[in-house]
Amino acid sequence: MPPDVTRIRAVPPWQPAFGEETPFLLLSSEEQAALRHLGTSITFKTARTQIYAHNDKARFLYLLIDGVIEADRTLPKGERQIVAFYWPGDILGLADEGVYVNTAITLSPCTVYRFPADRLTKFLVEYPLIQHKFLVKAIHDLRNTQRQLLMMGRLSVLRRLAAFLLDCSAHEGYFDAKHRVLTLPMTRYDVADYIGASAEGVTRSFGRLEAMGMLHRLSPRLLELKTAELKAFADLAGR
Amino acid sequence: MPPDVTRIRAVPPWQPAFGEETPFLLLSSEEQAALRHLGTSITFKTARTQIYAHNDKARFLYLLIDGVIEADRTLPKGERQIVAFYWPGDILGLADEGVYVNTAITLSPCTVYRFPADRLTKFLVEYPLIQHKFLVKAIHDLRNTQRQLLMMGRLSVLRRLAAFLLDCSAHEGYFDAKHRVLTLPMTRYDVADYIGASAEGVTRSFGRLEAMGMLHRLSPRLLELKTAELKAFADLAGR
DNA sequence: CACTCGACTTGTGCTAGATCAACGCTGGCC
DNA sequence: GGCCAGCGTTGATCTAGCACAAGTCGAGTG
Repeated sequence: MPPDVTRIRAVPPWQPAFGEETPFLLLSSEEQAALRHLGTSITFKTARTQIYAHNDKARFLYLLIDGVIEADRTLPKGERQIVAFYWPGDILGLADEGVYVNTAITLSPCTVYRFPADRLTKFLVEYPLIQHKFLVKAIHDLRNTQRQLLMMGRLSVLRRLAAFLLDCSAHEGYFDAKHRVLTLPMTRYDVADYIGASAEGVTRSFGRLEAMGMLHRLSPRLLELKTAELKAFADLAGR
Repeated sequence: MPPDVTRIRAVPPWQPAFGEETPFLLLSSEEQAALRHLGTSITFKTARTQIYAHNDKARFLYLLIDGVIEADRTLPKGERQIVAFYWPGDILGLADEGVYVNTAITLSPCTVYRFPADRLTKFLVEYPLIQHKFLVKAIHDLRNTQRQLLMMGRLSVLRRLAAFLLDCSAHEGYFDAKHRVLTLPMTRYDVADYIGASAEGVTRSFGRLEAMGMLHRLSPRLLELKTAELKAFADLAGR
């Protein structure tokens, strides 16, 4: 049975890119079939597998079905910055000027749905409502990245980490809302390269947050979160 | 005579969002007319005029014709982060979940073209090729923001400033390529809030860059740039 | 079961850059 | 023409968080 390619996560329910009304567009069954027909399901069995690299020709667009993926950019001098983590339902592989602008690597075994870019482009022009969803998704990603920028520029490492953990806790399947336990799929180094800190700094910040009673480390990757306290501390005004 | 609303700056010539071929879409004259018909031209006579604010209902989308605009997000505790500067040809006012997510303020007298969001949404669905351009534009903005993120997370203030000046120098009308003279439309504080530094830090960095022979300050806002040297120093691997 | 390698933690300087505090300059305004 | 407010610069101080170094822990492997 093919994975459900109609569940593109963004702002559920779907919102218009501009304007106030909420059409809540849903794909018709023909549209669903057409879209599913366009791509193929692919599985990456191991973590740290590269899906595509910076400057590769962007021949595919990916929809992440299961697993977690990171996308990074690296400077000639070696500095790595993770620009996004992708969770199930996310789209990755958007290109600029025909090439990928970052490198995508799995952080766990992953299943993706892969669309040939040329066929997808044609498809989107034929189905403007679906294209609109892609537009909304892109805008939403843009907003998230701007928010990340705000955090990087103006928040301490401690608050950035708190905000990051809250972001992670928004993803079902990795956060057990009942027991408030978060399963981190990435290493300290990955977190560091995302929030713009050193790995040591991340560890120390975990320690400080724990000392402040805002979380409890069951194991390095298993965290019991006090979400309310973290939220008050990170203080990003309604995210 | 109405301003030219067909000159949406992004990646000229227009590229597909994914895939390799380059259709170089151009608006037909009917499309141009239809688009122009949709909006009205507005002029803001003074700098520091607010165009829209964070959390306002996103009723309009703007195309900047002339002038420079900044978009910022501010945290409850007062930290301001400028997430983008908009130059002539840029689109601003993309919304998420029906509201603006940042505040836009003019930095100089500005002329914009304003589109009612609801009508524009309908229009885009009717003209999928134009919508595609918007999608490409959004993706391009996303990339730029990710690049900014990379700089914030991994570069020194000095290199961030160098990279920022190079970005500014890409905008005709503010950079005299002949004499390599850049006219900065924003204050030290604005630059600081964009590159994630303090205003004093920005001044000091200007001083250091000048001492390194990478630029010459004709006046605080008038800079003679040694672009090649700056590029080598910022070193962002082909941007 | 020992070995290994990567993930994680902890300790110790050290510096980039923030913060605080003046102060000169300039351009709009009465 | 003088006043004032915001911009720009400079100096002194202080600290968050980086770099380096070393040690622990745990899971996969021969």
